[in-house]
Amino acid sequence: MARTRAAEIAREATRRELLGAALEVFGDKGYASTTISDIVGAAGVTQGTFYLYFKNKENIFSELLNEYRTLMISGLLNTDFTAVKTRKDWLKMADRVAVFLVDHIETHGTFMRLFIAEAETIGSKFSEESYAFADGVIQEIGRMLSHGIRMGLLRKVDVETVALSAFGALKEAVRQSCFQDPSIEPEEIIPRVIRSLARLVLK
Amino acid sequence: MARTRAAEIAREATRRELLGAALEVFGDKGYASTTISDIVGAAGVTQGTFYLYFKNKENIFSELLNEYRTLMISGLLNTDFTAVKTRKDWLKMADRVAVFLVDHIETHGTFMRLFIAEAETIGSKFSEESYAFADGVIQEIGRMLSHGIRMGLLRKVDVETVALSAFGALKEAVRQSCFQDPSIEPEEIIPRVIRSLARLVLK
Amino acid sequence: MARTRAAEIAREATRRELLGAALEVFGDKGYASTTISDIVGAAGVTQGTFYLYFKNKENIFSELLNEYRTLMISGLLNTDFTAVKTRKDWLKMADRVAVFLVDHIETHGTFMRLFIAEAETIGSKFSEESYAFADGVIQEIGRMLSHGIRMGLLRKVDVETVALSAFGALKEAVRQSCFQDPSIEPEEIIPRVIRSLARLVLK
Amino acid sequence: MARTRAAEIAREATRRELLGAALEVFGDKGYASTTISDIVGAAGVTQGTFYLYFKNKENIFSELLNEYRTLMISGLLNTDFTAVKTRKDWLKMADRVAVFLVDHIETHGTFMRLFIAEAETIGSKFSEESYAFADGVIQEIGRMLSHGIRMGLLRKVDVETVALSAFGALKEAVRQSCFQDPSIEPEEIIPRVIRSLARLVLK
DNA sequence: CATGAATGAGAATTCATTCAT
DNA sequence: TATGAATGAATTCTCATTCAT
Repeated sequence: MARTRAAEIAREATRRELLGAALEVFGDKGYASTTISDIVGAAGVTQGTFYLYFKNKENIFSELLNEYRTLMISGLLNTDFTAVKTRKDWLKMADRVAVFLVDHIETHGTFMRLFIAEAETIGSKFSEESYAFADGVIQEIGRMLSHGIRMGLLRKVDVETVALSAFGALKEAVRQSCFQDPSIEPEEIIPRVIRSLARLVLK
Repeated sequence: MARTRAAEIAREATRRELLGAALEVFGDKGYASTTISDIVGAAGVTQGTFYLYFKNKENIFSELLNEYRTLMISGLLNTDFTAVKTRKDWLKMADRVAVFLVDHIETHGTFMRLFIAEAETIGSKFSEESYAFADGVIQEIGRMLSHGIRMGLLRKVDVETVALSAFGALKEAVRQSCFQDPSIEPEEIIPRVIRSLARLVLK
Repeated sequence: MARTRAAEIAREATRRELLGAALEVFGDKGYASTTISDIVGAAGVTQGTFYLYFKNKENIFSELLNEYRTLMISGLLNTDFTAVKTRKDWLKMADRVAVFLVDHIETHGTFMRLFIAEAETIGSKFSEESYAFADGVIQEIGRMLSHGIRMGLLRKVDVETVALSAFGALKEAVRQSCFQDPSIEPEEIIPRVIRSLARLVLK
Repeated sequence: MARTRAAEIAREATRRELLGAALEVFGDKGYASTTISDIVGAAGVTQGTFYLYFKNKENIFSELLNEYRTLMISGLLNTDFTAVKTRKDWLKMADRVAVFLVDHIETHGTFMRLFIAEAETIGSKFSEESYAFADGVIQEIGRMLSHGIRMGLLRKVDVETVALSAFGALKEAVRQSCFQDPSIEPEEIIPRVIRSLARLVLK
């Protein structure tokens, strides 16, 4: 009985070990090229153990994505844009978003990379999930813009396309600074891009 | 030494057959999930034949990308923005670009999809090539913006970030309309996005 | 040394639980496809526990067969054919055997099925046991026939082959009505087969 | 072109090699315990080759059964019982059937064994096929009996149950002489069983 | 040039069994 | 006595690649 407690802890520890190892390896080699053997190797357990915790590669990846989504969404919801009343507020909020994003990249960069990569991968089993997430973010940006317009701060832009554009712009900035060119630092480019966009829509 | 003319033509025909089949299958199942067997099956030849023309999967994919890059670059170079002198010219050019892009998607959508997908795929052997291409396009957009600013038509934006943003925005629009949501038509969303962006930077 | 009474009872209970679960699962999926995990799952205990009671799958199956053999033999010995003196006695005895068999199928059908299946399975570790059992039954039938002939009730048949045939006939009837065709009821076909055979050998 | 012919022959040879090896190994270890590795080892090819010819173990076994069924049925249809007019004819036919069966066992004993074993195996994917075959044989025996009764040669037995019994009897005789007791020769027991049965039903 | 049979190196998955608690 | 996490060997199946014809 007391045994159960210890076993539960051990179980959870192994599970975290596997998830951590999977995140690392997926981030390194990508979903398709990663093998179960890679994951268990990195986690320091044997093949059989993997199947005590996850049904297959798809399953462990799915769990990783879920975890990230929860994390990201709760982070985004913290941005309260309803308090934005002046041009200064708007620019400040843009800066706050930039800081959040840069921070986020530092702590959850690998997650982010996986998310973006799978969204783009042809035939991926996870595109649906990734799409839904992207749509959520775009709508949030749209709400920010609509609020700014209502407040008389912003130009009367086509909210839908501008929100979509902003999302694409951010993704591209993240991609360039994180995945592509190691000489471009996220903390340098992300705030610049966000400020650029924030100013473009300002009256 | 001198191969007969007929043989050369036959050889080229088989090669095209294989490239065409590969484009189709890659576009359908993605690079990673596509097997040589899929390709030769679609091309109507046998396994052995494949290796008479290409070293391996990586090789044939590389050739496809090269072909597309040539095509795309020659298309872009047609856009002569030096003639842009007035606000009207600028907006007209934006529309022309939109038309080109929509057209391009229709004729080379599969190519485009592969290109974008591989650029994003972690561990892809083709990221370098895709990155170089993206950089080329971003720089071209940057030149357009610089020209517009020099002409006194556009706001004095941070050219680098705005070019990057515009590229990201377009990619996102393409992604949504072509790969993700079948209810969104490229010919509807692409022009809207481009016009939005074009107007945002206008004085 | 002296295990407490309570512990002994608990031990026996778990053992019965496992045997019962094993019978059920074996009857359902067959010996080869049944896993230890299936058995402990059905018994509501854990993997480790299994090995406290049985050496392996072979061992628990063997114990099941032993149990059944004891049961079946004691049932068969109840049939006292020495009292058979007239044609009527003979037919009555046949009916009694039929009733016993139908009854037996109802209560121990799963056992029976396993027994028959393993006897037929190539490479089974239990064929010896099953064969011995079959031989016992055939000899018992042979004794019945010999008695009938001695009494002048039956035709002078080749006892050995007819006994073997009768056994085969019964097995086939059981197989058809229990394992194969759910529309054939044992209580309908078994008595008919037995009566047919009983009459065929009668003078 | 001429190549195709040679390839076709090679292909067929390998296929036969695999089927032959499979029959041998299945007959030796039984369906469940046989691995693909066993089969390819016996056939002298590699694992991959197996999958060029058969989808999986189930598939190759199925093909074996089909082949046997064809063989067996064509053999049985040769027995023309309509010519049976006298008691002597009837007994002669019984002898002919016995000879056929003994012969059949010699040449196709392994097939037979597999067929019988799978019919009895719980959860077998081939029970349906085996059942259908058994039913076919039982009906054929039934037709023989009906004919004999119509001719006035046989007692008015319950044809259905006697046919079923005869089938069971034969199966048991085959089982004992072929699979179980190596001291019992099929050519000794099979004719005896058949003659016993043939006489029992005679008027 | 083209064929297509064969290879063999992995990858995924299952499962009996052990062992520390 | 019971637990259940962990093991690792065994098995199925896939696929890029080679090579004799």
